Amino acid sequence: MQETIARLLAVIHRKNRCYVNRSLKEYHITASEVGILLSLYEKEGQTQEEISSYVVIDKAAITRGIKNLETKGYVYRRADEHDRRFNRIYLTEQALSVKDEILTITRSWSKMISEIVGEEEFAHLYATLQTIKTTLLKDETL
Amino acid sequence: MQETIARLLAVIHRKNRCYVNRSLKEYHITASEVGILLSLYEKEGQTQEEISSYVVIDKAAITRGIKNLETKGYVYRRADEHDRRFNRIYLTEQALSVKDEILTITRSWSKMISEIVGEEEFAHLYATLQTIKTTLLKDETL
DNA sequence: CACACTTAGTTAACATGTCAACTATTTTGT
DNA sequence: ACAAAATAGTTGACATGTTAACTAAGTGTG
Repeated sequence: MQETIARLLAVIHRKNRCYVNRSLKEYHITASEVGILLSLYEKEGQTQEEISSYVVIDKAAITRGIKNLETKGYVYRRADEHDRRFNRIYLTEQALSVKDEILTITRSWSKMISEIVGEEEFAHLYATLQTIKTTLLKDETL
Repeated sequence: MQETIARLLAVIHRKNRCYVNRSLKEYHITASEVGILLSLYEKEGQTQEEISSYVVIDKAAITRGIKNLETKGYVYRRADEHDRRFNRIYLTEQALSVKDEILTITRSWSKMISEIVGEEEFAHLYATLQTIKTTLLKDETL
């Protein structure tokens, strides 16, 4: 009954979450909120559904994440003019001011992994995980 | 701002958890409880600390997991005779009766991943993740 | 022996995620 | 145009995990 791949992934994932939470504590930004912010740095004005798809997290969690980010002053929402079902989410100045910090933290984690396994292996791992993710998301039964 | 390794890991991990939760719903066993049970199938009579180390999950979560498993009739605890600080955890008949089912589910997930990336790549991935996990756990600053 | 230290486990507060049921709004099909 | 279906978002219930503060029990040493 050896360690499974699933458990290895879980452990690494949790370590990452702790790392990010600890690193961004002073900004009151949590690991889950980082995902949302990265999505918005990529493209502002996304709807919650779009963000949900991007980060592959349930829309209910996105609703709460956005609410928290709004409370903390990092984002604001505007109803879409043409379709009022959509909430379009925008970044505040405050969010832009921590962008570098957030990118630094996320990159430093990748760097850490890269240093552990080597650059070549890192690229390989990335590709493999991408394949797995894409395939899993295509599978309707999951 | 491409997808990070961290996010890929997170997505795959969450998909796995959903899969396990759904698959074992009829037994009222959750993904987190599976970890504890696997640990006990491996070696019964472990203390909660030992289980915590094995699955690399905080002891607080183990306390609750054991409590739930006990309520559902899968495990029972006995204080260690020589040191009453230790709770030693044992499996019930009911836990043994679902062992095959649980192993089947965990293996089927590994099999799914293996089929996605190929056997050779699977072994490679496993080794890489193991290296990362081991290194991360050694790092005191995490 | 007594007091300080360590260790196992518990608890509360908080952070995350999923699922399912619900509301509000828009689209579609007749 | 209108009822039905689809879509975006919200909410509540539950599942998980971490952190920190706490209790209980054992160790060790002056």
